[in-house]
Amino acid sequence: MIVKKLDPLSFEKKWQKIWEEEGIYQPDLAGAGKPFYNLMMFPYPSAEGLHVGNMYAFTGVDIFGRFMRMKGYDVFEPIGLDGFGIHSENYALKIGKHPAEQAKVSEKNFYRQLKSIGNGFAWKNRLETYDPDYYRWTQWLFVQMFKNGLAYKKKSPVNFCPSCKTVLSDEQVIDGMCERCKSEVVKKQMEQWFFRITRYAGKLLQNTFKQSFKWSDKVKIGQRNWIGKKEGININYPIIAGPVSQESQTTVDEIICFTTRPDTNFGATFVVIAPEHPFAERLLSDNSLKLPKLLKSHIFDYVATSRKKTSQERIAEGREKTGVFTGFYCVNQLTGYKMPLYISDFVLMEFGTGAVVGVPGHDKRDFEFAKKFNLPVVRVVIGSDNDNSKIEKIGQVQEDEGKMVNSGFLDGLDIHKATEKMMDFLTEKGWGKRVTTYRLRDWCISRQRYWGAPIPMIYCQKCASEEKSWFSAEEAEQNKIRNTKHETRNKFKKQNSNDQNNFGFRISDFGFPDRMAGWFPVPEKDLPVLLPDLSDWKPEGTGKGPLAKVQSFVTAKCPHCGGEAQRETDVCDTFLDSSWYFLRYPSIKIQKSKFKSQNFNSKLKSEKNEITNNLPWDKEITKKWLPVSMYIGGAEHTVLHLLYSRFITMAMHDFGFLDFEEPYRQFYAHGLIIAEGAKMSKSKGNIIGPDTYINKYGADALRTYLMFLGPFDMGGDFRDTGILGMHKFLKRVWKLVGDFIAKSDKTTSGVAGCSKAKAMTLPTVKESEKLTRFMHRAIKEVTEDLEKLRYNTAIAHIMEYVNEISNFEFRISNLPKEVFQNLLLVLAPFAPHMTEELWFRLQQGVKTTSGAAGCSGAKAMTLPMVKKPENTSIHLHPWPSFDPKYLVEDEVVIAVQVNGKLRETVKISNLKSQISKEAEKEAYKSEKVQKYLAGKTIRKVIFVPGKILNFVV
RNA sequence: GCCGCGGUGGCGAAACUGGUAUACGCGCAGGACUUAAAAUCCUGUGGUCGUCAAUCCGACCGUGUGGGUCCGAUUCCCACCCGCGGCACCA
Repeated sequence: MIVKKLDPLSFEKKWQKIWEEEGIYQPDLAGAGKPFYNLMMFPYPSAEGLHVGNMYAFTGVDIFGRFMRMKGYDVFEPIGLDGFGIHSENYALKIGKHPAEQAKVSEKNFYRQLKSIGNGFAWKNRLETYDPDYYRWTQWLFVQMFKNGLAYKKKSPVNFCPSCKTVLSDEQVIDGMCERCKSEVVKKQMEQWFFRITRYAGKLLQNTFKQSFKWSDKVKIGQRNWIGKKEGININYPIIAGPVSQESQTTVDEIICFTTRPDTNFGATFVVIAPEHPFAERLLSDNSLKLPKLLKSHIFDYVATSRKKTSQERIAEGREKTGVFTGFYCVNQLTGYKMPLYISDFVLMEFGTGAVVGVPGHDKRDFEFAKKFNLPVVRVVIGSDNDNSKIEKIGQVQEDEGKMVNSGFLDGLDIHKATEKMMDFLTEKGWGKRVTTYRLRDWCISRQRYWGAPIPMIYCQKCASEEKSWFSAEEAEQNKIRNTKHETRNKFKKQNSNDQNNFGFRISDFGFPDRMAGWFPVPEKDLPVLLPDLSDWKPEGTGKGPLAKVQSFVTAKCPHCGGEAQRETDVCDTFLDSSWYFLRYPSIKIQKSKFKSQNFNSKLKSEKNEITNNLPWDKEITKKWLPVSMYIGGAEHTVLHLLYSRFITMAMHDFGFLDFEEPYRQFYAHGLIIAEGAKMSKSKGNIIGPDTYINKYGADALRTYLMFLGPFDMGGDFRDTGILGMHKFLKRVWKLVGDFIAKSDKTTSGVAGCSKAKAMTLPTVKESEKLTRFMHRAIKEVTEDLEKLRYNTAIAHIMEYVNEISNFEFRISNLPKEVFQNLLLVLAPFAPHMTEELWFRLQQGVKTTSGAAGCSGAKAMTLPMVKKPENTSIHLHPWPSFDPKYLVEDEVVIAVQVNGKLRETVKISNLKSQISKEAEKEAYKSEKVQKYLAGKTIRKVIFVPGKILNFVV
């Protein structure tokens, strides 16, 4: 085979095959001495296949893996597909294909593409989340969560699209409208399963401050903000019927308000509760409150309309405040002031206690509300502008730092000291209790959909009516105590809470689940609960998932009493599938599936199977490989996915299944590749697939180009002009190394027949030394850049090195072999195929027909196809080291400045450059320096050894 | 509004702890080779001005804007403008 120039297609597939056959990227999982778990976020397989954005991420991960492998680590770089879930189902919906069928098509296409990019994947350990051998363990995980009191079911509002008749996730709701059909999304109350992630809020936050937690600040801050810890106080306000008459002074109830600013409490003039607040409900249901009929109907109307409001309507209203007076007052025990009690939908039941104390002088929303309802505004803080006038306009509302006024014992204090003092005071009096709240909500795990792991729970009506629970009474009590720790809302749980009221919700919706009577987990030996093959799998929006229609699926034996019971028909959120996959990868063993003949699930199966203990992971292997050494993924997942997988790992640790509580030693967020200034997306139609580029320039050129685009954590804009440039660079390397191989072959004359041939001269000693120094510096710089994932500058340094070698144009055959070996070695992570091909030829001393490849009209170099002997891959070769002695230059250039302005550079010996006097002496010799110093007095000389000499005149 | 990231030539971008701004590449211009083109190679390439020209010489200006600290600032501090991403009536 004769190859005139670089033709990647002629060898890329070949090497991919050889690598896989020889298993050079398949570490010995049980016996590895220096394990390094190099993990990338697995993709969900869209039908369009990989786009260059995916490839950018995977290549960046792979380069790091290859680098670590060459540094001597046993690198484990697994790959899989996150193919279960709403994304995949929606796509199947769109093209009208069954999700399982589509999954197989996508899988094939994805794996083909993933192979074509030349990553060092451990293919034997791949996994798919829709594989029954995988999701049986996802279900197992659910069961563990339930048994440990971390999974519960309660009614909760969900996004619902009346047109698509489906429940939507928050991400699918854009500005209150359905992502797909653009119709208004409404909130609907539905029974949902939750994971109690809030119980771990404190620990999830706390761990981010640990020294061992080596994530970038950016991501750490993202996690912390999402958890959203707030220290504040819950203040009690007794409710009375009226401010005037003696009789009406009796306390009928109390309202608890959460606030982070109790310092402003002397300025509180009203209290507002959410329409869903239990007291609002009591106003309507409790006749003993003796509410006038008219008022009651006003309240009813307000509560009912605000409950019906769509998010669209809320947005349309903007900040315009609405509300209704309840007829009741709250007593501010601090001042005795009787604050009117209102209901308004700007107060959210989900946050804090669902009740707010209004301080209109120091909160814009409160001010807006006060203006609307003509409530008094009191100033209690003076800001840095010393304005102490009456607050009459929204612009005057003082929300910033300042000093207290009109606040009794707080006067004169700054707001932070006042806050502390007030909290102490209220606590002491028993009027308030310090609390910590979190923004984090419990994780809604259930989906009324088809394409997911069925939630492995069974509900028995009979057991439920007999109050039988999986939990013992003590356990349930324990759970309750633990649950109340971070929550305050259960305060409102009342005895009669199970009575339905006019609005179709129960007070207990905001309280805590009981013992989950009647609910039992599917026994572990019966897992997986296989997803039935359904032709009628489309979502209907009845509030139940498609599985509910399948009688044979729904009917089950009660694990407790053995009677007829019903299976849960919701499936798990995709985030659960992806929350633990990294724990599974290293423990996958190749076996025959036992689900082979059972049903259509066997179609989804590959030949692997679970290991034979009763855990989804092998203890020894997990000990060796986890936590993950390096995790690289997109910034869009830095909040939810990372938080969920941290939570699951922490929980598994606490249940005794793992010995570590944080899953990832290091996390790195890569940037995003955009196209034409916008994120690549189907709707924008700007998806760029890698296939055409790989077929034209090869995977190496695309990989290297993508990495050269800019810093890896910044992403960039894809342009196809750039890839041509990278192709040219690789061609230069190909030619350079090819020339060396050809010309150093003594059997042919390297310059024969070359029109431009110059006399063969040997490089001078000085030139050789210079090149050697350059080589060591290049190795040093590439090494350091790779350690920090600075791929763009690493490539720049390789280019500089290539330029330096190119200077020897006609004498390259006289250069030492290591010059080229090291070039290939440092380039290998970026361009694995080409370097492997050249490495192979270089090691073999491949015979060539003509060495004149460097000349115009050159005759070809022959590249015979010979099977590579084992374990001589460049990718298993040790990374080159550099010798610091070559990094020291004999002569250095010193910049001479006058008053900080560069005027001259002088070249002096390295030794002299370290000494100020010597450098000065040298500088004075320069005419230019003399010119600038003429007639001036030198006041000061600043000297930075080896760098700068600055005269201050 | 809050949080995070960014703003440097025609373009993608370098500059690591304050120390010669624009490395490396793309593009562009000119040249070599060629009948010609492609490919390849070489050279140049921040701006303005130096009362004609100047590839060789010199001056000044230049890292979003305006200030500050310093012998010296892309880098540190203060105030602001613009772009991107996330959250948002969060008490």
